[in-house]
Amino acid sequence: MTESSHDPSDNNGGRRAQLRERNRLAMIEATLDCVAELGIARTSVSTIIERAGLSRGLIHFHFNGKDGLIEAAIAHASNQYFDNLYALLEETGPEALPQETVEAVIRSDMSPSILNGYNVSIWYAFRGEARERKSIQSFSDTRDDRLRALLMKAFSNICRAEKVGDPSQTARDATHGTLAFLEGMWTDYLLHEDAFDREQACRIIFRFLSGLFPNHFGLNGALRDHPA
Amino acid sequence: MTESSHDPSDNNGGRRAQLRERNRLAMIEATLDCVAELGIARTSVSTIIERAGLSRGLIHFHFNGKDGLIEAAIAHASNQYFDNLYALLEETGPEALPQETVEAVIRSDMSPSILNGYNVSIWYAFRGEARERKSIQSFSDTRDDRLRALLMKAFSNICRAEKVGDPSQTARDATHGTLAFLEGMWTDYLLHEDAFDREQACRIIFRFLSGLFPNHFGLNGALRDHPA
DNA sequence: TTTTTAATTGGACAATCGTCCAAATTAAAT
DNA sequence: ATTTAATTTGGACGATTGTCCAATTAAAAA
Repeated sequence: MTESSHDPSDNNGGRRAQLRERNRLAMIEATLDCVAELGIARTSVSTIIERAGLSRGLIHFHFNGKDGLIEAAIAHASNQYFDNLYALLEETGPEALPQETVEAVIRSDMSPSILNGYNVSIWYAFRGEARERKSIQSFSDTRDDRLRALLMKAFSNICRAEKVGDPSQTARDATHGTLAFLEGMWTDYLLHEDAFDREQACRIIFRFLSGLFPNHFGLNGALRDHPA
Repeated sequence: MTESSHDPSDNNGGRRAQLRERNRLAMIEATLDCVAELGIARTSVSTIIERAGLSRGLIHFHFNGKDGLIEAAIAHASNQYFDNLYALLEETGPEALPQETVEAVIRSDMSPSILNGYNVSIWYAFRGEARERKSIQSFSDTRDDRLRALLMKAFSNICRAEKVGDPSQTARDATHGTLAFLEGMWTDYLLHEDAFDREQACRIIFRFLSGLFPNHFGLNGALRDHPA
């Protein structure tokens, strides 16, 4: 029994595993495409495998049925969202001030590579079904929780520097408000994609933050003169 | 030809028309119940008529099929939303200051009779499908437009009284920001119904508005000492 | 090359979907 | 009481749904 496992996750460099993973991904992406284009209600196994150009039975083999595939698709979309977000965040450098981190989060979440018709369609389609399906809700929550932790940490640092009464309460309000704003802007984009103005959206959020932390935020984003 | 029209919308007091309307409404409400409970994807003609306790064919007779029924259900939900909202707004009286109107809009939109699990489920379910169905989107837009007009008028008055640069731009930002906040709070409610705090939600929005119009808004809502 | 095993195919299958209509029911008109 | 017309019923219908599996293909091991 030197080298004879039955777990296909061995041999990960093998041609076999490569093809397997390629098809797996193709089906997930086909699912997301269908959801974005047709909505969840009109997305069927038939439409998915037709777009993927693969065979009906594969969805059972890889995902144990349609529900499993949809769950995998949500996980994929959720991970992609954060991969994109963190990639943009890293442009601010590792030694960024907390207010710069906040600005980066806001500008990233409003940037075309994250806030676009495809992502908005997918996200709202899944949210619409989230209430009934625990598996969907958990990924919706994950996105929310990670973003919240990121902001909470930054605002806590800001509160420590700025003179505010009840710092932990203020940090929570700032986090809650920023998240609500970002969510609301996504909805605004969903309803008025053509008229949406990314700059205006950012400016409005900074207006809120400059009211809370006048030493750390101006109308155009983070202020640098005040140390963390 | 004194009194023999074929339009059933005559005879509106007749027993016939009463029963007809009763069943029509029962089917619409059954549809909304199903959507709230099961989501759109799992809401079928069968589940609807079973809940309504009526017969399969009626949905074709009254609404020309499932799509027509769903459209009527959205219209009904949209109207109910505004009926509730306006009912709450009227409590402020007809001679309210603009900042009081804004406060009333915010508090109403966050009140249990409007922001609750049933309404949130329905609204997000329909929004999730809105992108693909024009008939759905139009009602989503309607709600948005009417709310926007209401706020825009109030903020324009406030801008006239308060000293701000570029009043029309500021009024638009305030309207846009308030709407985004309200939308975001609905999403927050959707994702964290148990932890949601209505008072906190209102306070955060007022914080935003007091930053914009310090003479008209405080952390607890509208200020009265400044005339319209 | 031959054997083994993993991956993929494509259709059969029962269940459910939404549509539609002929028949039954019931209120209103005669 | 009888006729007319509006409303409701409940099932037939073909289309489509998601699941599943026996057969096929192709990579890896022997």
